[in-house]
Amino acid sequence: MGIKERKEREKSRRRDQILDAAIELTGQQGFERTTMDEIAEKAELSKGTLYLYYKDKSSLYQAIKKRALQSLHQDFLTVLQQDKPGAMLVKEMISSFLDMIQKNVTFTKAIMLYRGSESSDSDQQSSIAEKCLNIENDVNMLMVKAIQIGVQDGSITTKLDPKLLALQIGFQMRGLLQFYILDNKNMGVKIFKEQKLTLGELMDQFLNIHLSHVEKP
Amino acid sequence: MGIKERKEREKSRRRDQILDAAIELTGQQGFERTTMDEIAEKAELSKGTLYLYYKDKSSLYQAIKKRALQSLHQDFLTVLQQDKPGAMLVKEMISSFLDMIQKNVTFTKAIMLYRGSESSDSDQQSSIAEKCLNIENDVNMLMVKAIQIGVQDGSITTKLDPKLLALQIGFQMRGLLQFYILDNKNMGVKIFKEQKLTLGELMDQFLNIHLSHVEKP
DNA sequence: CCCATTTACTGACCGGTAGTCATTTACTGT
DNA sequence: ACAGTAAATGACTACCGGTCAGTAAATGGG
Repeated sequence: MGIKERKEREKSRRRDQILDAAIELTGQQGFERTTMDEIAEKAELSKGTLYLYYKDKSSLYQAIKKRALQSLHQDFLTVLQQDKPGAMLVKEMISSFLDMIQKNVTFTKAIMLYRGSESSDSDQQSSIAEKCLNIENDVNMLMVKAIQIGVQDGSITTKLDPKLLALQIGFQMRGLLQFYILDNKNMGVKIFKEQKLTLGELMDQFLNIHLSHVEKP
Repeated sequence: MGIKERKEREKSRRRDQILDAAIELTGQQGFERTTMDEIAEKAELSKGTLYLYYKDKSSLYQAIKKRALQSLHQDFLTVLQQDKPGAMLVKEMISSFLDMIQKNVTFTKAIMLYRGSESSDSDQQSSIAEKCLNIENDVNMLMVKAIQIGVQDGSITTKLDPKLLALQIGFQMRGLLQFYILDNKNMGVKIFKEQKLTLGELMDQFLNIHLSHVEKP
C-alpha cells in the first residue's frame, strides 16, 4: 500500500509550500520584517501548522539558506562535470556564484546568515543548520577538486595547498557577497564606477593572481 | 557661561553610559538576547531615557559598530604614522585587525552587522549608519594610503590600482571575519589544524601573493 | 457503512519585548 | 521663591513568536 509514501510526499509538499511562501515574502520585505502570520497566510495554512514543519522561525530561515546552498552546490557540480582545464572550472564556479547573488537577493542574504539559535537543545541532532554546514563543506570540496584538477593539468600554478587556496577563494567570495548586499552608498561602488569595472572582472583579476602565481624572480 | 557645555558633556556621558552597558551585555549574551530593559537597568536609567539618546534598538547596535570601526580606524592611523615600508604597513594593519577580532568578539560581531533598518525615514539624514559608512570608507582610505606608500617605495609590486587592491584586501578581511565568527565546526577549522596554520599566517600568505605580484614570465 | 483511532490542522491565547507618552522630577535664570 | 524649561520616568500599548487544547479529516478494522 502506497499510503505511507503518498503521505510522505504530501508532507514534503507542505514543507516546500511553506518554504516557497517564506522565500517570496522574505525577498519582498526582508526576513526580520516578515512575520510567521504572513507566511502562514501566504502558504494558506494556519500559523500552528508552520510549527509542525519547522521548529521555529530561525529554522525556517536556515531552510532558505539550505536551499540556496543546494542550488550553489548543484551549479558547482555541473561546472565540474565539464572536461575543461581546472583554472577554467574555478573561474566558472565563481561566475555561477556571481550569477546567483545577482539574480537572487533572498538567497544571497540567506547565505550570509549567522546561525542565531544558540544550540540550546543539546540532544537536537541533525538540525537544518547542521545540514547547511555539510553542504557548505561539500561546496568547498568541489572547489578544492577543481583546483586539484588545475594543478594536475598545469593550468594552475600555486605554492599553496589546494585546500588553503579554496579557503582563501571562499573568503573572497564571502567578502564580495557582503559587499554586494550592503547599500550601494559606499566607496567600493564609486571605485567600480570610476574604473568601469564589474564584479566579474574584479574576481577575474583576483583569480588570475592566485591561480598563476609564480615565485618572485 | 559654561552651563551649555556642561550639559553637552553630561549628555554625551549618558550616551556613552548607555553604550557601555549595551556593549557589556551584548558581549555576554549576544545582541538579540539583550533587551532594552536590561540595558536600561545596567546603565541605571529607565528605558524611556534610552530612547532619548538612541532612536531604536537598531541604532544602538549601529553605535556599537561605529565604536568598533573607530577603534579600527585609530589602530590603522597609528600604524600609518610609522616610518616603514608600505608593505610592512599593510601587514601591520592586517595584524591590528586580527588582534581586534580575536580580542573583542562583540566588536567583531557588530562589524558584521547588516543594516537592519530599512531606511523608512527618508528625511532622516546623518544617522549613525551613515557615520559608520563614512568611517568604513576612511579605514579603507588608510589602507589605500599604505599601499600607495608601498608602491612608491618599491616594497609593493602590483598591476592593480591601489584602490582596487585595498578593496580586495577588504573583501578578504570581511571573509575572514565571517569565517572566524561562525562555529568552529566547519571544514575550515579542520584545515587549520591539520596544516598547523594560524589566521595570521594565512593572511600573510595572502598578502605575500598580492603585494609582490609579478607578471608571468 | 459505522465507529474508534490516529494524524493533520486550527486559531485563540500567552509571554515577552520594542517603543510611546503623559506625568513627574531636576535644574536654571530672574 | 517661582516660573519655565529640559530630562527622566515607568506604566502602557501594539505586536509577534510560539503553544496547545480543541476540531476536522483520514484510515482501517469489523
